[in-house]
Amino acid sequence: MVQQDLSIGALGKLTGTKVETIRFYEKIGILPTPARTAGNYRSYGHDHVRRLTFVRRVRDLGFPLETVRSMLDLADQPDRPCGEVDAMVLEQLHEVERKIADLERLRGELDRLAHQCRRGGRIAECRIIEALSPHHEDGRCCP
Amino acid sequence: MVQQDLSIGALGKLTGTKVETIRFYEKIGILPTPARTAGNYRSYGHDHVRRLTFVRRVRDLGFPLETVRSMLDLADQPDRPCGEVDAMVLEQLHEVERKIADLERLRGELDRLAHQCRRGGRIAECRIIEALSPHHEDGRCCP
DNA sequence: ATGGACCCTGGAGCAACTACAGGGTCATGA
DNA sequence: TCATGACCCTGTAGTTGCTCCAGGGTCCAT
Repeated sequence: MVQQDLSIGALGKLTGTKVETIRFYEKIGILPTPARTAGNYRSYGHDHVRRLTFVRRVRDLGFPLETVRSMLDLADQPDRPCGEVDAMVLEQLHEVERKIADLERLRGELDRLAHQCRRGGRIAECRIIEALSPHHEDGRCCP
Repeated sequence: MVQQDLSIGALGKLTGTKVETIRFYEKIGILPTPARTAGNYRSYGHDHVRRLTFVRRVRDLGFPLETVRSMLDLADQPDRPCGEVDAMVLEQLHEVERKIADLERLRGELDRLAHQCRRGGRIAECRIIEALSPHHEDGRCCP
């Protein structure tokens, strides 16, 4: 059941990551250097799959690699007393909450936009584009 | 009432855009080259304000510049159906909703982690990586 | 043993800005 | 009048986070 001895290509397929990206993550220390085969091929195990999946998700959520790094640090140092890590967790928590608020605002706007397109309408009457134009905020103004 | 003869700095202030970004947009053809003053300063008018405002809005909604470009193209061809724009918005909306769901899972885990610390626990039980692991999508699975 | 799919390293290129460096312009006020 | 400082100009380089070669090695099936 557990995946072992994956090639870099297999790991990429499993996690939806390009091979170059995996090597890049290794270079900057986001992924640990894997074992190598006799022919010098990288060889990955289940932990790599988990870690890389996590990294990709967090990146996908719009966090910078620096944040990914701090989150991984939390996971990597299970013996550290909590006091040291507490601030870090709270900071990440606040960041996540900020992000949720941002995205919810965004969703509201996109949702509103999505209901503006009358079926069969043309660009000329496209209220999406209208809605994104400035005169809808600061009152009418038609030269 | 209509703004005319704005300097690049004034345009930037009006639209919340950095001066360098405006010049960058000009270079890559997102904004048309403006008129120049005798002293070779860029001089913008109302159309530029509208266009740049539109660009910034769309970018703020998370669309790439390529999408901005197609939207601008579409806006210039008023006879085409507006279903294309609608599809772009819907797609973006779904992506945003997916991200919100992921973020809420992550927040749950960070929240749990924070409380665990409060009680004098250790990071040992940190499941931050699991919170975004693949098995959370396809049902439970406990090794 | 050879063709093709895959892997290796190292370096360049891309998106979307952002930040200088080195210099010109313009308004204000002493 | 001229000097000071805020603003503008071009051009280039740096940033983040990948992505794509070039030139070569490995592996495996036919």
